Amino acid sequence: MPPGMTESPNSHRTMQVVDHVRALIENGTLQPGDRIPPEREFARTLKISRSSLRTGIGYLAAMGVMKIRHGVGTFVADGPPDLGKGSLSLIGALHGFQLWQMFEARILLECHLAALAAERGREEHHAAMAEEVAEMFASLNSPLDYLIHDVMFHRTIAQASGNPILAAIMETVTSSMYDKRRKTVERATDLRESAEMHREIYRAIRARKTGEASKLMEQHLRMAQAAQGMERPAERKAGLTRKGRAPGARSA
Amino acid sequence: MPPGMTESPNSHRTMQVVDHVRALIENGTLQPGDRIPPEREFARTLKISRSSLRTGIGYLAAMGVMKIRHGVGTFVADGPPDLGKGSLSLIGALHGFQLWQMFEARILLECHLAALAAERGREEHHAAMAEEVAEMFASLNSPLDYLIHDVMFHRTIAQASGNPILAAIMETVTSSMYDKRRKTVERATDLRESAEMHREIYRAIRARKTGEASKLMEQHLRMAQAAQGMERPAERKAGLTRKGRAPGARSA
DNA sequence: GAGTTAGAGTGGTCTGACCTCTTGCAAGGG
DNA sequence: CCCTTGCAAGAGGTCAGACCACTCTAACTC
Repeated sequence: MPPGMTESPNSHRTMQVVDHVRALIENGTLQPGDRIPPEREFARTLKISRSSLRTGIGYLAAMGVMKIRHGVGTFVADGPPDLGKGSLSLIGALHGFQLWQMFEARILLECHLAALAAERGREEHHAAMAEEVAEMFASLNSPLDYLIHDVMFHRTIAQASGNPILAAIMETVTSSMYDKRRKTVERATDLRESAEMHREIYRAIRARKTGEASKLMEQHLRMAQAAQGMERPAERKAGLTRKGRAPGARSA
Repeated sequence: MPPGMTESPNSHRTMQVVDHVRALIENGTLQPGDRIPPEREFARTLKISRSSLRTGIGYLAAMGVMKIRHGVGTFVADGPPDLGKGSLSLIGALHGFQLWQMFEARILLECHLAALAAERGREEHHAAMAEEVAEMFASLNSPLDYLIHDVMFHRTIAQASGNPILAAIMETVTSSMYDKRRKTVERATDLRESAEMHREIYRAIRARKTGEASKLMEQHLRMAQAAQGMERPAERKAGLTRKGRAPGARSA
């Protein structure tokens, strides 16, 4: 109502940058792995200050859309999708997420992922899984190495599922538990048993036995949960409910 | 140097801020809804420049941990957990997520959520669900209002599940489909049928029939998927365009 | 030829000034 | 008395330019 109103340059420079980049990505100009122009140049192009541009880029980097490398340049993320992997632990601390809730989510996701992998996995995935299982058996004396291949095995299953969204979600959940697992695995005494369970899961997936893959995965994860000494207090487990998509998992 | 852990204490002012806030949150000094000190003052406290402080805060805001209100202050997020709700669409565009994949994830999550809600839901949740169902029947002539209560109904189920992690994940997935749904619902002709399905789901949950709740939810979502005219295509193309990247680039 | 170093290019940080928005309060008008 | 109006304090947002830190390359030295 008062004078003012001189000009209306879209406020929120940050969002201006985000929207611009979003447009570049959606119209295909920017693809995973591509480098964006240097900050000074890009800022001049968008007619905003370098610091505002940096705010926007930082925002995108925080979301995992861009990857910044000091002294080299800024790139569009090219690895596996990343949904706030680093943030879940913070969010969790904020809202008081419990470990049993993490496992509940993880079990749901990974069991379904295993079933999907059994249904859709291709040769290359089977080969990658076999490779990781072999590495696990070869790392029985080196817990840290074992854990790495353990993670890779589960990640391969996620890839084999053919659903990158579910894979990204699983990655988010599991990565927030990684620190705890590193400590737990140190004093693990039954890596061989663990490795054999992985091998069985692999075999079920390769044989395209969706129900069995899912069931074995659940068994494996519940054991892992117990190993972390974190059973859910005063509650009996609720088995997974299999839906029509894949043949039933007669788990019980 | 291999991908060791975090970096030195002084490097990366951004992470310095993030870690400081993380500590404040984890030790309970900062709780949801709390306000953090003004930028100028906070920067002085941490002995860094205001711009660096702002970079760090922006990072936290992008992760959904903090909420910034221009002219008012910066607060710790207090609403429902938020895992990159806004970012999934960007990540999706980047990695070419398909709509059927979204639905696959959504169906998995919501069916399990419904089952959990049937198992653990309390009176208050049942009341809230009933309320939303009633509102849906009252909004049959107003698609936009209907959609709002539709979303609220599903959100209530997620709350009733007793697992905030799964609820947050569901929120992330569904929110990225919201825009499309707004357009779809406009020309919807069978809102009454939809409302009745919701009522049935509600009844199953209230009766603690886990299997039926899950089954009805799946039925409901598959119908929604069909309504968006997006059945899974025969096969997706697997053309991957890998270009040269910066030297020394590694992928995980 | 192998190792070292200087430079260019890129992101990271600092400073301090000014702009915009929100809010609360106080002065003025009904 | 109550409501409206307007201002000012305080918060975040933007800007500009200088300088620092890191990487990589290429020319230089031994």
